[in-house]
Amino acid sequence: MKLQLEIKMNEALFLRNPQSTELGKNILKHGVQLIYKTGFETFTFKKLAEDIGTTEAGIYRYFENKHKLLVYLTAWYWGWLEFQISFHTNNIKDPTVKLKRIIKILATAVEDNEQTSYINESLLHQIIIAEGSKAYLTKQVGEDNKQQFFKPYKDLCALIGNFISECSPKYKYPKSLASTIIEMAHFQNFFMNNLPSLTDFGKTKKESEIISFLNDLVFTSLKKV
Amino acid sequence: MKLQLEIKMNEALFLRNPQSTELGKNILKHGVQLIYKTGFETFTFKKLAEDIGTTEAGIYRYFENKHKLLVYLTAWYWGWLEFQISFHTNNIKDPTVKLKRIIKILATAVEDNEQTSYINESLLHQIIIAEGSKAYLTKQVGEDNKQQFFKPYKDLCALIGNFISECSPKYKYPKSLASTIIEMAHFQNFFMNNLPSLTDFGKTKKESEIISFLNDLVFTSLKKV
DNA sequence: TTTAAATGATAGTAATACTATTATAAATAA
DNA sequence: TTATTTATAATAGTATTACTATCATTTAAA
Repeated sequence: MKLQLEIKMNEALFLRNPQSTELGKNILKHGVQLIYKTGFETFTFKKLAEDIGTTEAGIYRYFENKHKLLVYLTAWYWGWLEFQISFHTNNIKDPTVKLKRIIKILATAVEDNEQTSYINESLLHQIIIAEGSKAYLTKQVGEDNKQQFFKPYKDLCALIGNFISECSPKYKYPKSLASTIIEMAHFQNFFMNNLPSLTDFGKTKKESEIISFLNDLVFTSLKKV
Repeated sequence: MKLQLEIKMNEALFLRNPQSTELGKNILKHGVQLIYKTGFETFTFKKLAEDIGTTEAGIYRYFENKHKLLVYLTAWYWGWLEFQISFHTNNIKDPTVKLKRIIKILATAVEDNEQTSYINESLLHQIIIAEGSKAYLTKQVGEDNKQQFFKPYKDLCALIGNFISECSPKYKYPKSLASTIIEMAHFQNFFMNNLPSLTDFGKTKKESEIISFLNDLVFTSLKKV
């Protein structure tokens, strides 16, 4: 049995559900590939249409504009990641072990043996690292937030924050520490590969070192209390 | 005596030095105002030209494109901030006290009583919070880095990393902790004001809480060693 | 089999991101 | 002081981007 994971997406993110049609799935699939390849700034719906073999107008029937597509992809990613986390930390009772596992998942490049869907999670992970913050670093962040576009991200953050509180009920900044871990799992990776002098991992460029750094950061903060 | 601070900028960032002429200074001044007001995505040289009362072509004589202007402004900001830090932590010997002071400077909104120059540092600080990462989150980051565009940022990070090492010579991640502090001083501020559930400061929205969080994060990490 | 839904093909517009040219004004050097 | 460089203004023009609109055709559902 091959099961297809379909993540339920906020309807306000699209005009027509891309997960429901072939063209829609192609938009997601090739969209991920093209954003990964060219970067979000130079990515256009015209180029995407050419890639897929459809027309620009065809893509506009699914997404209002490329910002919405980016927000869609990030929301999809965070939803998918929360599923990955709950899957891989199921049965674990000790919140410390659980947190460690989460940090590892956050900071580890996704292998693409998965083939869960038309979305290449490995490429998407790279997109989130390099472009993810652009989803909310805009003037419309308030509007977008009102429409719940960032709910998957906030849910994940809340989840991690809760494990932090379980570990150390007296720790005063569980949510901020959670968002710090999430952001830094990505930023340290970007820095390591692109601006290595901003990190201590420039020589080896190993994810395992980012994981060690984050573990150190989190567990010294929590043990103290 | 009123002294005008002129920050020496990387020549590859501009076509004509904006600090050397009236129009150039106006581009910086109104550029900051307009990016602050409209956000970087909707900011254009045409609108800026209208604001200043000059022409689009006039602005292109100074900056190749708006990305270069953003990189210029971020580089200016980090250079300026390093000056602020060395000014305000001069004479302090204790590296712990020094670090605390730095964290405070990083996380505190700039007051604009300064009027050091044609650049409104207070608005620029807000721009860096919301748009700063876009300076390096691009496909050209490698190219830009080769041209030393991020040197002021990296210098500041190295400076803070050194103080961290002074505090705790055995701590293994001084640079990563430094970049984490810098990024989080800004991100936690952005989150607090725009996506408050990602932080623990949503109710009060006080910078002082971000400072406490960062102090806790840093000094538990360092005391342990 | 009828009807609705999705797609393809084509066209068109306003704004963006530039480049080029020429005239004029202001600053500097001879 | 005049000659000359330098900076700016005014204008024009192009390719690309970011859309919207229309209508014919194919595909799928009732």
